[in-house]
Amino acid sequence: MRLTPVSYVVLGFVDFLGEATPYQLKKLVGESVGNFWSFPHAQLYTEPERLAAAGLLEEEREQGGRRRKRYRVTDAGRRALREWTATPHRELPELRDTALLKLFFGAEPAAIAATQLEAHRAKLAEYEALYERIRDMQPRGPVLALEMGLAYERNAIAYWKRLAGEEA
Amino acid sequence: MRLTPVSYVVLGFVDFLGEATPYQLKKLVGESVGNFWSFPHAQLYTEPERLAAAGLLEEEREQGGRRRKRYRVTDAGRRALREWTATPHRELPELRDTALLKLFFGAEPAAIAATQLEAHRAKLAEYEALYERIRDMQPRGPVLALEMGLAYERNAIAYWKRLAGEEA
DNA sequence: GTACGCATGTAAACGGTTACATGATTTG
DNA sequence: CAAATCATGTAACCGTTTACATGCGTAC
Repeated sequence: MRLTPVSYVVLGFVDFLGEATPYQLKKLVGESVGNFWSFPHAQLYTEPERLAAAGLLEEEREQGGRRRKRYRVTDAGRRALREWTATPHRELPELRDTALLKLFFGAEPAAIAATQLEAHRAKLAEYEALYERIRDMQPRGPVLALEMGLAYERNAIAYWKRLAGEEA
Repeated sequence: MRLTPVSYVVLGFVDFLGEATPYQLKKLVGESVGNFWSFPHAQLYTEPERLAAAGLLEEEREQGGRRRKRYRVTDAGRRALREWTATPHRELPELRDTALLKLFFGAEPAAIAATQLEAHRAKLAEYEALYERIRDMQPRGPVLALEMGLAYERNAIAYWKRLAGEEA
C-alpha cells in the first residue's frame, strides 16, 4: 500500500495524541491542518483502517457503549512517520485554484476578483485570530505552517485587489 | 455527470483550438495550465469521452492512419463553459503543500526549506522566462494567471528563505 | 534499417468523495 | 421528553492515477 499525505496526517495526529478515535482526529484536523488540507470525515475512518492493515496503527475496538475504534501508533508507524518528515521534499505544490482557472479561460477579472477578495480577507482574519492564540505554542510546526497560511492569504489579497481595481 | 475543473480545462482548450485531439490538448496543457493544475495524459483521453457522452463535445474518429479522435465543442458545451466562467467563485483553494505538512508534523525547518527554496527558485525562473514571452499576449487570462504564479513563487521563496536561515 | 523518442490509446486499481444511516447527548 | 445537534460508522460511486501497449516518424 502506498502512503499518501492523508496517511501521514493520520499517523502524525494519532502519534501526537497517543491514542485516538476517528472523531478526535476529525476535530483536531478541522481546527488545524484542515485549513490547508481538508478531507471529509469518512476518510478519517477508512484511512486508519488502511494503516492498521499495513501494521502502522494498532486498532482496538471498544466493547459495549459506542463500540468506538481506538487507534495508537505502532513502532513501524512511528518509524514511517519519522522517515517521512526527515526526507527533504523536492516536489512543488500546485495551485489548483478554480478561480484562477476561470480567469485563465476568460472570466471577467473584476467579477472573479470581487468574491475572491472577500473570501480571502475572511480567511486571513480567521488566521490572524488563530495566530494570536497559538503563536507561542510548542511544537513549532503548526505555527510555522500557519505563518505560511498568513503569507499566502496576504499575497492572494494583494493580487485580487489589483484585479478588482481597488485603490491601494 | 458532474463537471470538474478538468472538464472545463478540456472544454476551454478545445474551444480555443476549434478542433483538437487529445495529444494537442496534452501539449497545450503542459505548457500552460499544467503549471498550476496538472494531470496525467490519460485523463485527456477519458475526459473528452465523458464530455462527448454528456453532449458537450462532438467526437469524430479519423479513418485510416492513426485513427485519432478529434473533438470540437458543441453549442451546449460552449454554453456550459460561458456559464462557468461567468459565475463568481466563492470557494478558496487549499494549499495542499506536502512540504508544509512535513513542517507541520515536526520536520526540521532548515532541511525542508533548503530543497523547497531551490525548487521554488527554479520554478520562478521558468515563470519569468515564460512571462517575457507572453506578457503582451491576447487573450489576457493566461497572462493574469501567470502573474499569480509569479507572485505565489516569490512569496514562497521569501517564506522558505526565512526558514532556511539565509540572509535577506 | 534499427533504435529511439514522440504520439496515441485502453484497462485496472485505488483513493477520495458523496450519500446514507443511526446511536448518543444536550438543550429548550 | 422532543428536537436538534454531535458522534460514529459503512457502502457505493467515480474521477484520477498507474500501468500497460503499440504505432508512427525521424535520425544516425
